[in-house]
Amino acid sequence: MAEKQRSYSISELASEFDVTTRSIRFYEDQGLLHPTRRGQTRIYSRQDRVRMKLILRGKRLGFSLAEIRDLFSLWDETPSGSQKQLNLLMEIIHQKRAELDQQLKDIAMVQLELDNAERRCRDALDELRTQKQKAS
Amino acid sequence: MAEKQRSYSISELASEFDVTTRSIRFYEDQGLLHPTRRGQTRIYSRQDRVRMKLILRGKRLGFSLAEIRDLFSLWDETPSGSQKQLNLLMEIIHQKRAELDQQLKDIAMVQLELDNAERRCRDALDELRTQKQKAS
DNA sequence: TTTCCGCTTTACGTTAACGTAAACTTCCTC
DNA sequence: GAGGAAGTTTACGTTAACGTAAAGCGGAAA
Repeated sequence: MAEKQRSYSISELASEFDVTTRSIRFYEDQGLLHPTRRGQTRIYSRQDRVRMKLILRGKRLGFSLAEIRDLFSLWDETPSGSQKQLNLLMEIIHQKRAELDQQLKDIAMVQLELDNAERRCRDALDELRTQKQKAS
Repeated sequence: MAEKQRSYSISELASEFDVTTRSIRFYEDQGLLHPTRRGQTRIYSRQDRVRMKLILRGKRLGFSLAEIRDLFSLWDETPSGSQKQLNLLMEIIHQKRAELDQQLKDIAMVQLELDNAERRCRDALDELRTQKQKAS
């Protein structure tokens, strides 16, 4: 059962996710990615690719790279710390969950406002059409 | 029927929303707020207060101040433009709605990951407790 | 061999969203 | 009328997240 260890070059990842290579190297600099090397050249694994997805997802939610890095250590740190550490982790998890809940509420509100704006916009368009009708 | 036109000072708003006065003046600079003046001093209306809420909500969703300003003009521009303008507005509205939908998906994914992390964390805590039990 | 392509490092530049400090008015109050 | 509290303008500083340019390395193709 040979593992199909597909790997990626930096420009492959860049074009797939539509970011620059500069960004990808920057993420590594910030401790978000840890590609291996063949000589000087960076080699990205499937795991790194998954990381990229997660990074971009975090960014779309307005998280900073530092926060995303913290979430990563939450994620892959096999929880083997002291009880104090573990409780701290639980704390952070609940904190993040609260942020997401707030965002859900915010999104709902903005959606309502968009509904409203769209309705008024549609009304204005209808108004224009009926005026055109009268003119003909 | 005297309108109860409550007004606010800059520091009142600042403490209520837990931002600095510098930020509030900056938002004005960027065209997000338009307080009236008594002499030099800024006077904020209830409408301005509502604006503040919307600004912070937008920020929590990761919008830039420029985007928020655009949403504002979407919002209070009585849709009285040309048909071309109105169609453009509809376009922008749908664009923003798509962004929000994407965020909803992203939030759902991150929530799953948090669930996962919390479970592993809880398991590790249980593990610690049972070990303590054995030791006693 | 040269030349080009993709990758690398190094390093300075840029934008957004404020922070922070200085110097000044206004109004109250002691 | 001296001081303090709260407001103002002006302006330079700061951080995050890259952009951009310069200079160099290694392989392959002409």
